[in-house]
Amino acid sequence: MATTISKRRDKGVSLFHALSDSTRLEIMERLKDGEQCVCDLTDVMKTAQSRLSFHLKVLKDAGLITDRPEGRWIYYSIDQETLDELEAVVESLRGSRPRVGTSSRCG
Amino acid sequence: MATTISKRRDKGVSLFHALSDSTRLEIMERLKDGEQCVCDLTDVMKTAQSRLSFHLKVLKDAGLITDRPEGRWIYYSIDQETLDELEAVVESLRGSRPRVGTSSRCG
DNA sequence: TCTACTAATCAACAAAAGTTGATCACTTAG
DNA sequence: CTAAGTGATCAACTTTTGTTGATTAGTAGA
Repeated sequence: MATTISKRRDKGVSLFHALSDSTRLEIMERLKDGEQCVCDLTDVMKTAQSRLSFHLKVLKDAGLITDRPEGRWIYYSIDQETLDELEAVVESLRGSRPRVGTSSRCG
Repeated sequence: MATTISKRRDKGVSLFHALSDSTRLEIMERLKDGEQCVCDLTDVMKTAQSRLSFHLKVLKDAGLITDRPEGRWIYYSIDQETLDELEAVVESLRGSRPRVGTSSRCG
């Protein structure tokens, strides 16, 4: 059985992994002021459609973006709740009050 | 020449990449309440020393941790300033005020 | 000095991620 | 219906990451 700690860690890993790529970070930047359809992104980012589709899927699987089909287009936008989760994970990396050199078995 | 935007993006990519691994996230969790030497981590995480050393290097290269040699041990701890940078990058993913369906060339 | 211990580094391998071009499914316009 | 446009998916391939076991460098103690 997975612990709460390790589930939280897995969530963090999947969020960080999704953002650990230049193309995906650029997509996030382009979406942050509003939704965009894939063709807009393909145009402006000057990249292959299958490549963009791959990266959009990674972001979507991580929950960072959502899609909204409309006619023959699909509009992507940022999921604010997942961004909140991301912030919480980052915040959780801060120690409550750092201690120095305690309880080392070495030395 | 690289733009300010793309340099910021590269910084984000390197931070996110460093955190996109379960072992490395566990290291960060174990360091967040104070510094630890490699032998402590090896003991408690029950993993090969070379493997741990590899992951410590990734975190260190990203600036997330620093090392302090003392005698025959090396103590690692979290770099709080880099954590601040990480938080800033995450914050930068939030749009100032999201707009909907603007200026699409499609449709 | 010799030995034990800590931790980095290396080479060889394994696994995961990203790229490319093609194809497929679906929608809309003619 | 047919043709064109949008975007997902697939297979083959390349590149990047991560793992393992061995070696190396440095320190401390006998």
